[in-house]
Amino acid sequence: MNDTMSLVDPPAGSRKRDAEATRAAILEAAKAQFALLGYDCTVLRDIAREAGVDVALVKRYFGGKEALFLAALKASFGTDDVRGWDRATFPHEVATVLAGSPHIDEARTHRFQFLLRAATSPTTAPLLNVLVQDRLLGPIREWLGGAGAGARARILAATYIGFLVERLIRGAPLLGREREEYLTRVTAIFTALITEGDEPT
Amino acid sequence: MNDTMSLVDPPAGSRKRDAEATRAAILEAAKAQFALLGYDCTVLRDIAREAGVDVALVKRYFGGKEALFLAALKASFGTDDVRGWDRATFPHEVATVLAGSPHIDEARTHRFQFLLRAATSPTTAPLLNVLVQDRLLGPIREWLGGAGAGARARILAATYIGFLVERLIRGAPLLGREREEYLTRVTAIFTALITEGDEPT
DNA sequence: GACCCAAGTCAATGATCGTTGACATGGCTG
DNA sequence: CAGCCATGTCAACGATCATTGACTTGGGTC
Repeated sequence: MNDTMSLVDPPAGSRKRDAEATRAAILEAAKAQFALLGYDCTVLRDIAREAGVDVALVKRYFGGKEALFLAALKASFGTDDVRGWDRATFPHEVATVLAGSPHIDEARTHRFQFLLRAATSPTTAPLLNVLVQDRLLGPIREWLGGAGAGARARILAATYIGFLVERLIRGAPLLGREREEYLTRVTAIFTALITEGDEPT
Repeated sequence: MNDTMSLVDPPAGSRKRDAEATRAAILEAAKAQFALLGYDCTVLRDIAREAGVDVALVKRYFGGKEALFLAALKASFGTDDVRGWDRATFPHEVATVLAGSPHIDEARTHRFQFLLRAATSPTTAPLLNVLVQDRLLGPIREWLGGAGAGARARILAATYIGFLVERLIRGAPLLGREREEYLTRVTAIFTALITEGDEPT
């Protein structure tokens, strides 16, 4: 933001006294930890350590654990990259990632992972309702367009998360014939969701 | 089990000194609590209270929280009601439940709910691998039969759980046109999964 | 009826973690 | 250079919770 700040953060390792930077560092660490472990298993001290700051600063900058979580949640759902998705390649791409690509497509799965963890913690689940509607389901619905976009958006998000859970449970990566069938089926499901309904009844 | 036990449990409210019964009561309460709140948010004292016993008995009968969780997990996935599912009605039935029936179909969703909560807690996720394979994916695979049953079973379980998460997030029940579209689409997905592949490539 | 073991009760311990407020310090203003 | 405020550090508190071991009680056995 401020162009008077020192160029390339100095030696790294130790920030100079920069409120903006530490706040950002905490938020970034929080996003990662909350998405990885969920609200309840995440420890503020770990976030602080990963951000390279003292725990007490979490309170100073965010007020507390729950407020920090909310901030992280909003930050994760802030940039709506949904518009960037490509209709043509989306289904197969997603299927490939879910089938178990060597590297997880962080950028895309991250917000869904966060959502999953947030939804499955009794503490944080109540906070999601509106946010998800506005920042995720809404954009997806627009991206989909056409008849019944609302329901299709729901189903898209739901299935995506379901496959995420399945991948969490699954130990070994899918191989051979099973992988093929998996790819075909999952691709088909997402393709169907992207295309408008055939018989609007 | 034992036909010499007193008929209809006495006045209820207070069990007589019956190891079997208290053990069973603890296990039942544990199944409910763990499925509802997940491992981390579940408090042993609550389980004990709900079971009408002292907390210390949890240790006596199960050894500890983690062991109790494992027992509850196995108990939940013990009876394989999968065989009882009806191919003809299954897709629409499930879709209706997921769309938001007034009463949750406890019997059917319970084990999936348990699975979801277990999978999304970093503490318990590692315990699932084999169990899910043997007690859930296996039976479903057999129930499905045909080509690519393995992959189809995975997808079935995954989507089911995904819809469960979606229902967790969703506040108000689906209504009108959106509900219709939702029902149609979800039914279609499950129907497709039940029917064998069309082009085995 | 006395005895003994299983079943159940109770209080305390120790660890974890969020939160808090007092204190130190760096860097900019005057 | 002196002073002040924002920034950062530290130690401790208080709550929660699983775990533990000593203690009590019931009921079947000899």
